[in-house]
Amino acid sequence: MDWKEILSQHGYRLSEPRKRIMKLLANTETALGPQQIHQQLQGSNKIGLVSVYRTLDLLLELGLVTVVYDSQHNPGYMLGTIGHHHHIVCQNCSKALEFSGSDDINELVLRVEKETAFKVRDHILQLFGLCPECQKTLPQRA
Amino acid sequence: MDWKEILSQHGYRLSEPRKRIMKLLANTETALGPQQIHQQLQGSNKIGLVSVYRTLDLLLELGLVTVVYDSQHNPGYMLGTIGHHHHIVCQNCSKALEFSGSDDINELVLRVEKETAFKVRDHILQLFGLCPECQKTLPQRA
DNA sequence: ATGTGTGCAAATGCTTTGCAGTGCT
DNA sequence: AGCACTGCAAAGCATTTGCACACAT
Repeated sequence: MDWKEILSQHGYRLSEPRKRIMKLLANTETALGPQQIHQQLQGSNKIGLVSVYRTLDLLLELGLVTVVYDSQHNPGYMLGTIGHHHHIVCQNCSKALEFSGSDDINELVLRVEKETAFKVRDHILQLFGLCPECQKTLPQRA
Repeated sequence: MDWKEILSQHGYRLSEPRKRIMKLLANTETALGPQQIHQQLQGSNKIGLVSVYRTLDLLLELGLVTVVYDSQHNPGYMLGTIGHHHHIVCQNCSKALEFSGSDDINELVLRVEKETAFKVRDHILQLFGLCPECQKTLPQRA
């Protein structure tokens, strides 16, 4: 089921701004903030910054979009795939990739539940580093 | 080495606002935002909101304080201990506890490096759930 | 035809900056 | 005494809200 169907199934309309924002996100491999999205979309016919905010809220609520933090921990938005995923973000060019990794932290979760007596129900996990391209480009460091 | 020594070693002074903010953080088991800190400190002699911002920036830079996200992913500040630590945060009362856990994700990091060809250098990891008290208080759910 | 969605303008709220006075060291 | 630090007021931005018009359905 693609995003257009999800929209209409929830009673929302398929408007021009929504189409253009989704298309932009689909073609971008870094997380974008509201301002950046707005700026990128100034080309043909203008789209209001307010609509960007409202559209992002909606897409987030529908789970079509995910929050991804850049290397300075500022939030941005990316297209999300179904299921629980995490992201690895390049500290140099901000390119982000998904990886599935819930299983790998199960052991950790169990240990922490034992240690702290908390009941774990959710988590944030994100990796940062250098993408293949930036590893080549940048000078080596420790 | 305690925080007062760290301050002076870096050429910073031990002022009243800094003392009071550190003391508040030391006595709080949830992450606090600038506004909340300012509000909590209105009792005796007043302290400016601006000083709260500047002090937090400084403490963060010196590594005396860490950013911890609440269950809605809003950032707050907590006293940090030395070394790499993570937090588990109660979704109900926001109480947060540290746990040491870098080792546990090494395996995950290796797998992702292999999968993505990224070089991993840092990460964000935070768990959310219910603290022992809130588990008792709240009605059970799935 | 109907009511959701958009764009504009204004309001709101958090954070930063400038500057003169205060108080650590 | 000297200079970092504070507090106030104002500036700066990002985000939200209200409202009349536009356009999906």
